[in-house]
Amino acid sequence: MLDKTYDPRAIEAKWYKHWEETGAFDCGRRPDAEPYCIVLPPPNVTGSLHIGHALDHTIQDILIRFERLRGKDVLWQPGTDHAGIATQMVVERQLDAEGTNRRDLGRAAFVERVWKWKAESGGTITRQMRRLGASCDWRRERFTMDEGFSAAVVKVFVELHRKGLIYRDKRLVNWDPKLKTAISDLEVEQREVDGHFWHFKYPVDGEPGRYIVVATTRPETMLGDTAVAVHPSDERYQDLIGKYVLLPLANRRIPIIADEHADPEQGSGAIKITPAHDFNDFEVGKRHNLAQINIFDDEARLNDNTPAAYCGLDRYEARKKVVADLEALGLVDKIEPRQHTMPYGDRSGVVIEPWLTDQWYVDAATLAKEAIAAVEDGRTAFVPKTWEKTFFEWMRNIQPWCVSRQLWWGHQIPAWYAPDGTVFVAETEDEAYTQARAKLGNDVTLRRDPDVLDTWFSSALWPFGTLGWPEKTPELARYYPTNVLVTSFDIIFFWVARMMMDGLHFMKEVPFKTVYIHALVRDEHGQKMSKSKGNIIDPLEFADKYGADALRFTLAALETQGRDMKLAEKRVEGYRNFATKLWNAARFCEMNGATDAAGFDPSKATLTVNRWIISEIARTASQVTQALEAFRFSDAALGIYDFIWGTYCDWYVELIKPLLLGSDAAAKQETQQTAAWVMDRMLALLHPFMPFVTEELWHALGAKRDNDLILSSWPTGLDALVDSAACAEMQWLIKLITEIRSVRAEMNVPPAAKAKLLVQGASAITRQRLLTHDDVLKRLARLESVAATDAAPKGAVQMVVDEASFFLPLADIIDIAQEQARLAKTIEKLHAEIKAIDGRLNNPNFTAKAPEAVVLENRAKRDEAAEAAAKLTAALKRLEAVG
RNA sequence: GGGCGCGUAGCUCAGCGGUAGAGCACUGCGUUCACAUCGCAGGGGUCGCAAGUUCGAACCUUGCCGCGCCCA
Repeated sequence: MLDKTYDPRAIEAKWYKHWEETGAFDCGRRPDAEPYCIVLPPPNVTGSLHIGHALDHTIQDILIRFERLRGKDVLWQPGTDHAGIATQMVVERQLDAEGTNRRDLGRAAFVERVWKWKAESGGTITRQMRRLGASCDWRRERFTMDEGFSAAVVKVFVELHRKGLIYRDKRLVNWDPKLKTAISDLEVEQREVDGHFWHFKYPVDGEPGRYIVVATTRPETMLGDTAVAVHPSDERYQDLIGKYVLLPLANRRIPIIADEHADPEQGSGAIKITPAHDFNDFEVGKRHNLAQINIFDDEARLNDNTPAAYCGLDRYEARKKVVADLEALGLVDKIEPRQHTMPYGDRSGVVIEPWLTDQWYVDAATLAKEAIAAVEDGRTAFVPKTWEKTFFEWMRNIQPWCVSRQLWWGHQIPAWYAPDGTVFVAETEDEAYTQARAKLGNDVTLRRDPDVLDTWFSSALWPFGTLGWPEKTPELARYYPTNVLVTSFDIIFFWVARMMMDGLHFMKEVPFKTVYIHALVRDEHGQKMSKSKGNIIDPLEFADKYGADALRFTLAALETQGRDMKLAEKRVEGYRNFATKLWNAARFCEMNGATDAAGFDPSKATLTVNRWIISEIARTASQVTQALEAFRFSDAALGIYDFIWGTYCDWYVELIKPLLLGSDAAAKQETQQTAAWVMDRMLALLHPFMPFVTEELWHALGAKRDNDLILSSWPTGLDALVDSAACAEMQWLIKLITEIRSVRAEMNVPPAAKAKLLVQGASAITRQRLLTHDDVLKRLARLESVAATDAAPKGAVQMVVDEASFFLPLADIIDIAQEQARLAKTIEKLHAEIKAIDGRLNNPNFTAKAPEAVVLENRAKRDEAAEAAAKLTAALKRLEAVG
């Protein structure tokens, strides 16, 4: 017997353990079935589960459980990534607390320390995923730093290098002076800051007393200026182009050049050019062959390319000193307050320096071509489609991808340098030596590149690397290309694009057929959640409070395409109530012997109410199926919700009570079996959303089931069971009951008062229906009797359903004036409707141009309304006669 | 500056050519043998504004107003 209250916690732990232990999540259980595969976007190993993961994983688990129920051989491939910077920072903080640091420890010991950290703390997020019910094949869990995966990463690097798609270059990178590493453009956050615009006067060489004014938000960089640029068509400066200024403080003579980068509208129209410290200036410098003077060291302190007085100063101290020294020379024209954007490192939070270094680059533009083509020709489709634009926009303007990082934690770059600087790229050191000796002789000594690869470089091969590539594994053959990738839009550039590039290059096939881009979960103010803002909602807190099922259902119900979701706790509470509702419906079934549908053939059901509920579950099944196939998660969730609560609980259960309590044994048995059969299908349809409570009920209800719901089957092929006559009949009954209840409530008829229902003008069909449903009608509408009448009784409440008039003779109870008012209001509404429809029907354009069906529908509606109005008007007149 | 998206019931959102829906909140009634984490009934919206297309517009087009995000 089911408990009276439903306690999610005990149930959820029990079933997850059972599924995992019995191998329910394992791929390969159905070798003859169609494969279906999703790779999990690997969460950061340092992370803990936030609400965004909960949404991402819930969607994937819904798809996986749906396809598993449909009989496919599913693989949900899990794992985590090594998160180079984040993980290194975590361990460095620990070392710092211990009063030491990674340099004292040395590289090998440090890396060992990171592995130790990973072993102890790296499993947080995967434990949390289990808590929410993720049905991943954990036997196959991978980590981007695993031995096999690392070998694949190295192989990718070496092969791309061999094909000229990876090369070493000296360019400006985004340098993080705190972490002392290059970072990607995508890891740079542009922030609006309040700063200043300093206007400096640079003396023109050979024209004493003449100055050219340049403005900058970064005065200290003037020490690295190698030109001043003006717009070629700027008339103010025509005579100065080709002349020189004497750069103050640095005491350098630098040219005045003409370049369109200078904006005549901005400031004085002249700008200082610092090619080694600004991305735009770098391009200008290239166009004009300017010197690149690097003035910073790796911590953004001024180096010995600057005058001795500045050497060693931090960039902000240097700024103060430059401004003070120029003031002293009378070369500061003016200082304005100014808002401008500054680049910040998203991990370190410090201002990023464009810095000139040697790094490894991937020729992304070349690799992007095939990825763009694959989306253009539909090999990979974005859902919603609108994200294709974002993908194309970025891919068509893609820059060389800097993949080296000055870190210790990560895949060390497989490149070795000879003393003369020659570089050898190879999968192993031995192979590098073989290459080096062949070229440089036997006594060469090689030094390995100390840098590691960007974490996203390894994530890019996740879809095929996790399946065993470069080995030709059976899994790789079976599950690649994968079916769907589920992720959020902010990772399209970081990851989706790069998987497309690598997948197409190495596998010659797209890594996934569909990319489903889901919403971003925002806080109550619509703000993006982030650690720094401290506005994180903890999904596990909700799971503990309301059950993982309720949280999952909430996320699914709110997941509509094209809009971010604001998550409110009330919603979760409401879906917890839904789980309770289902629980109690199951309890009802249990108490009434409706638990066994074995051998039941729904097409043989005879009772209208049973044929109707079978039709309704059939419709719901196809609705939910279609919604899931189209990635319409909200529609799918709400479709099954409406059926369970609004149809099965609100109506079916109430309608069958007389049958279950009645003396007709055959009717009772058919009803018990139908209720059980429909319940089983409900549980299956709900299972992807609420796996735990459905599995529990599946076992609680079936006498002794030898299979688990998770591996049972999805309701399909039920369309033939739809009986539209039964549906029409039940719709009529529901309408009649609702109408009577509504009128009773409106007329303040006491709930306990049982009324007599009289019917006038009923057709043969209606009379038959009233007979069929006599018991239940009396029960649900709280009637004493139902009988036909020829004449309308005096002092009765009257209503119209289809062709028939119904009366509740309640002269003693009701207030005649109130009933008159009620009728008048209803009649008024009907007249308004008639008038609106007439407006349409009297318009010749409407009848001529609107589709036939629409015109007919309007005519029918008008007739119905007119008939009802006539009957109610007659009723009103009778009341007046009484009054 | 360029791009994307959003303004629908008090709140959170569906609907995207045939005249408005859900959940929550609110009001009234209810301890009927599945469920008060409940039931029954009800109130509440000129669908941001304006013009256009159409027999017909929340829905399509254009402009405007307000808000958000991404890229410079």
